[in-house]
Amino acid sequence: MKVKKLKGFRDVLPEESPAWIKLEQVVSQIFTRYGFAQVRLPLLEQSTLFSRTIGEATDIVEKEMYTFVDTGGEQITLRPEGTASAVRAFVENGFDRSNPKARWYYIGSMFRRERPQKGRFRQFNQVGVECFGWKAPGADADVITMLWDLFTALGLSGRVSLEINSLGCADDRKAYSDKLAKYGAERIDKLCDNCKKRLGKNPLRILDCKSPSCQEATADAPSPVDSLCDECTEHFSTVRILLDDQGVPFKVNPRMVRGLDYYSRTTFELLTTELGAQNAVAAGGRYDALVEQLGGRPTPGLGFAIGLERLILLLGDEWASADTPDVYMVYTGAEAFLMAMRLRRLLMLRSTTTTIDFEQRSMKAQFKSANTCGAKWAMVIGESEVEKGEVTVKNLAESQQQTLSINNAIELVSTKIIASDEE
RNA sequence: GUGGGUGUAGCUCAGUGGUAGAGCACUGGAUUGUGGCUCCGGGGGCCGCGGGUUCAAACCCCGUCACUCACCCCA
Repeated sequence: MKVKKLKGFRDVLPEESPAWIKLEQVVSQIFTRYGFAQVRLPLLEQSTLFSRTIGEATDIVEKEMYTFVDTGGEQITLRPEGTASAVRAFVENGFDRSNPKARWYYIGSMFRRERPQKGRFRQFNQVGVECFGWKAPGADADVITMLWDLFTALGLSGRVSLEINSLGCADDRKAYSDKLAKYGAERIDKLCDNCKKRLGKNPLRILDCKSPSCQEATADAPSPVDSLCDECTEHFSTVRILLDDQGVPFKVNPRMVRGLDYYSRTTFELLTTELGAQNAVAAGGRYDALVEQLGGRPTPGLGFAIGLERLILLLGDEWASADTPDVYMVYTGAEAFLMAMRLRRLLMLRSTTTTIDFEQRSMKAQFKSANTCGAKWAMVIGESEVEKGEVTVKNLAESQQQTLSINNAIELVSTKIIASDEE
């Protein structure tokens, strides 16, 4: 039996990796401008970190976590999301006491044992942002604007839509949740089986059920926005004013609820219609109680996560292409091979990318490979070049060649390459 | 966890009971040192796996596994 990769896990091969590298560059460039610094956090954590923060009753905790007992007898979990770890690190390293205003971002793998489908994998990568220490609505607007700027920089602003909502503070959320549970109970015969269960555990979720009968039954359900206290109403209103002022287009969706328990006040999602059922590319919100919940001094916070596999799908194959070598070394004979290897090294020390075949193949075959790998130049070393200590330089696109001294050849190729890089 | 679709060469796929195919890719050659176009050759497959029906199965039947899309969930 051949060993195969696990279900829902992926190999990112050389064809695809340039897109990942480019994406990470764009992300870190934009986030750095906004003052966010990168953190790198563990993939494994104590299981209780996630069950306490994400919510015992969520699908993630109930059935999707990779949890096991390690040989030391400790129950540990492969992180299913990033915020819990970030908040844990924030508290554990004393930021809540010494430096409670912090802007963090991270890039890394998360793990959830779901049935894979388009845009959904068991190991998937997220870019996450956490902004600690600001209660004011300016932080909400700033984080959302940064997310929008990233998608604009990637050329995707026309293909995603931003939806925002406010769930209110803990009291509002509780009050609204009770109101909705009562509302749902009055129409329980019209709800799907799943939503009947939700009424008891997490009534908010009946709002975003896709079942047509539930959609109909909850069409005139009370809106969370109408249940906000004065302070939360003011907060949400200011977020919208600031986003308008920054020219960030958004739509208020009062039915949008998030799956994780820790969200309060502002929540938002970046949606697309291009990825089938997986329509959320990025999502986030405020979590003002989470730091305290994990034993830190009360510190407000908010953040979001972007699904990178979904982002790469949106960007498409053409967005980033593999680097092709500048120079292909062509040679015949043992001495020419030595010369080709030495010349190749000199070129590479001058920042030229080169490639060479180590089998003694015919020149024809070597030129064929040079062509298919997309090399711009060929350096040809045969018997006559070895004799004279020269090298033939061929421009493959223009099909023109000249024989030069080694120094002149290096000079020619490296200046032309620098010139073409600057175009 | 539940449904639908698909499993044949590295890739995309044809092949409806009678000796496994095409295109692309790879590789060698077309007067012995030059690529892209063309032509000729070559390597490659327990036809996902197991069972059954049949003189005979890639093809029909049963089971199983994998992939995929959708439900669900979410990034």
